[in-house]
Amino acid sequence: MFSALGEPGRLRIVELLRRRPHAVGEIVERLGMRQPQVSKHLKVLAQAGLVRVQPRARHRIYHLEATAFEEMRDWVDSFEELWETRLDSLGRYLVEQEEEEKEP
Amino acid sequence: MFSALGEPGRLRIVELLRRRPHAVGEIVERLGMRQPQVSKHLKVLAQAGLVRVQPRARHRIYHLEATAFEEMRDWVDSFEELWETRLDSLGRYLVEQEEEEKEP
DNA sequence: TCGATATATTCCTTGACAGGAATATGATGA
DNA sequence: TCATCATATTCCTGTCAAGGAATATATCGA
Repeated sequence: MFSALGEPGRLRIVELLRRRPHAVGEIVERLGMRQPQVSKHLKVLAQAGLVRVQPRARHRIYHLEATAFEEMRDWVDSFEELWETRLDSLGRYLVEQEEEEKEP
Repeated sequence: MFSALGEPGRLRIVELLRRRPHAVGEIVERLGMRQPQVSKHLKVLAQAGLVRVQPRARHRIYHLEATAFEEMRDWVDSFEELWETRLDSLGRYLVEQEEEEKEP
């Protein structure tokens, strides 16, 4: 997931899809990218579980996949406890180090 | 930030630092990676703003940088509104498409 | 100051991946 | 069925980044 979002073009696509679902051609127009690259990027995003496709006549409508973003949110949220006590954490570690040096 | 986390080795380092700050040598030991690669990865993570370093005697203690993760959290959170109404969003779009086809 | 330890940097090689151009696939409407 | 539109795939090439080995830098203790 992170490596998929790490590519600037793909992040732009995600930011676009965030507003509403888009067909491939719309993405091409809006972002000024070439159609094959857009398709390739969408493939990567789909494999990462970040987008899903919905066929609609001859168009293929891509939209964000909620599950993936919920997963990301959970991951990031699990860090929250850390910076609430971040100074304590570093401080505690340093003290531990000092102790070890005193009595090896 | 995303591309920094997109590298598996670096993600492992972040997961390790999440427990508590670590010196470079400790990371090398714990993760079984080679020291130069760890230093390089830490450099990338630092440039992405994800970690900071704290010199301590001859050791360099790396720890996660809270700001970066708060930023990530804000970004992910800003998507939350979307899947609350995700079906509505897709449905609304499809209806719009139908309308356009009827009266071009 | 010197030796030792901890970490960072450089150089090199290799593999992965993004972009471009051309083409293939697939679905639709006449 | 055929022509066409929308999208996907392939092939090629260049670039960039990761890993390995060797070395440089820095900091401390004696």
